[in-house]
Amino acid sequence: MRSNRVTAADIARATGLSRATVGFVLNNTPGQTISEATRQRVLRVAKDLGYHPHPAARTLARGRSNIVVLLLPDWPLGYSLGRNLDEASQALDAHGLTLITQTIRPRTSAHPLWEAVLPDVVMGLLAFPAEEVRRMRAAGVRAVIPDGSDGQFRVDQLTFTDGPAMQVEHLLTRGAQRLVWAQPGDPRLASLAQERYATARRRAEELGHTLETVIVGTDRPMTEPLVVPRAGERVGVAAFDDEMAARVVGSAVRAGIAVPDQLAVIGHDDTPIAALFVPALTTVRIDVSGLGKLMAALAVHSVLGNPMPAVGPEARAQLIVRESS
Amino acid sequence: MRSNRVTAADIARATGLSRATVGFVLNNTPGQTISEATRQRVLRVAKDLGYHPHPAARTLARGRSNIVVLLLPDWPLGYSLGRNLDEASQALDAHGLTLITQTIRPRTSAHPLWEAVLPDVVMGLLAFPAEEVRRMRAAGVRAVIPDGSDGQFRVDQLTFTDGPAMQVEHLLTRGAQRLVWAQPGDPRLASLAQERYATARRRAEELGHTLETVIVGTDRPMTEPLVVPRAGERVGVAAFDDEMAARVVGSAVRAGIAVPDQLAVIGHDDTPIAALFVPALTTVRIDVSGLGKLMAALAVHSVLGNPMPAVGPEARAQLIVRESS
DNA sequence: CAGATTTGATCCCATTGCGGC
DNA sequence: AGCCGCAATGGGATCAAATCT
Repeated sequence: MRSNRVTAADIARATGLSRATVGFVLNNTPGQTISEATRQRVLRVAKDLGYHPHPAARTLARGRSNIVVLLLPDWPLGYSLGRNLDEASQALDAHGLTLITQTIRPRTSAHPLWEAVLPDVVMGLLAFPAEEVRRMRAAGVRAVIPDGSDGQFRVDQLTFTDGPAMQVEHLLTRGAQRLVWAQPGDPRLASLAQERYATARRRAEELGHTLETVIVGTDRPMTEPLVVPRAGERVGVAAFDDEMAARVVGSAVRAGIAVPDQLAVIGHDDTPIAALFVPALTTVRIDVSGLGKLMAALAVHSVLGNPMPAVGPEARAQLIVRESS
Repeated sequence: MRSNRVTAADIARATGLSRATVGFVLNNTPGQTISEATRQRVLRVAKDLGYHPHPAARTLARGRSNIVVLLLPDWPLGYSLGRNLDEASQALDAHGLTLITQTIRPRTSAHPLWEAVLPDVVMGLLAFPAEEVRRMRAAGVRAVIPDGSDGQFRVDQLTFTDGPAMQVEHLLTRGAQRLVWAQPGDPRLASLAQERYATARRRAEELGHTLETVIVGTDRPMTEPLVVPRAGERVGVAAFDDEMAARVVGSAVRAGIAVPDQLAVIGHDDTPIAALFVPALTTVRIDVSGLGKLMAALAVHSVLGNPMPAVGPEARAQLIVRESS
């Protein structure tokens, strides 16, 4: 049962020093004065022995795991977010924190991750249900972001709401007489889709238009057009994302409907498919440069109590006009 | 600094029992007989107090973290793999193990995850470099799968090699006179692409053909055809993946090249884009049913010493013929 | 004297307050 | 003042042994 793991005690033994001194050197403990000779000796022996501090022991002693868990929804996450995660991971690492991401799928994860690793912070892109926040806290998680408290930062609001309004504006600029929203049938996307739809609809109504809805199922054959313009009518379709847009455009092209003259379509997310498609899809790119850094800063702030830097994600929706509108 | 965390000692105090007894009840320790009354009392109090065992303390005491880390390459991972991960996660959970996945991106991750959480097992889809295996072991990771030892299971071999051979065979069946391989320019995909290419080339040569290569850059404008058939010639393109296929097909269509008559293209992975594209892309679907269960079984085996069940991933490449070939 | 119950004592390993030389 | 050691702490797992029927 005895493991062959090298512990700080082994180093103490090998150097003839106490565990405490070894600890001070290894942690660069402030407020301690260690002679350079001793310091070097400890570091040398630690290296020779191949010492690795035991994370669990450290966590226990410090009362902090230095782990940050980021819970991601089961969405098709764009390229931009991927880069932001890298950014966040790097920024956290610089403070000795480790980022662990987990994708939350509907009926998966019997045992929540935060009970298995006890992170200092659990972050998410959407607000957590109050009940879940309570459970995390009860399990010992110190900070939950966002935690639903008043005035709290909500990533989703910054990130995902400008786009649909831009879609609607763009379609009207292009002379659309009828507006249709292409909604995904996938229930996993329901909540996000609702938010986007609401934004699009609000903007449409502000501009004196109504917004019809068509549900785009995944199983439906592509041979049948999803949206059919009446004779001489210009229809504009705002799609939940590029895949929905591709389905609308694809089915229209096959049915001989002229895109974009009869049917103008705009997608969302600027996924690779948008640029590749024939005709290339007009879309909205959400650029959240700085989101990763902001998330990292929030986490560092709540763990180490660092002052919150005035970073902010510059979430901006950008119109990418191509051939489908 | 006193934390308000509820510990087993609190339960002992509240029930008037010893920490040991409390521990036996909470862990269902085998070989211990606890009176039903005591057991109920402990469980009741634990619940009332909102007791949550401290994972780090548990890990320290047991010498095992019950965490399994799965390192994923930065590939576009298919739908199938996503489901397999769920499957693996569930299966591990049933044994009290927690799965943490991390995507390894080139120059990310300054501090390796396995040093921050000290998993019992680190798994990967590809063989790890020997040096890395050594480092993991040195950090205290008990098992690495695959670890490069002789006869070891290698997921990648099972998963990713049949497809390219099928692509080549299919194109020849379709009457291709010249064979071209569409290679991604993205360096992240280089190693995987090399493997696929080698397989395709081998098969082509076995069948008495040569395999040219065209590199598909992401930045290249879609207005210029990537592959141009000579007059009266039938060219077959085997693409690394569906995105490459889409680029080849898209640029050809815009240039007025007839697909599939002059240029037949087949992709790989059966990503959503393949079905959506106009013309719909012929592709290869890799189905690895059971992979998740196998990974879980391997991990459970190496952590708990359970006998290895005779599960195996039934990795099979399946041809999905659509319009592009 | 069993057998059923329960407990004291140690260990896991790093961190850190207090104190000694 | 400069260097360093003792000992307690964090929370749970577990073995040997005591106590109760």
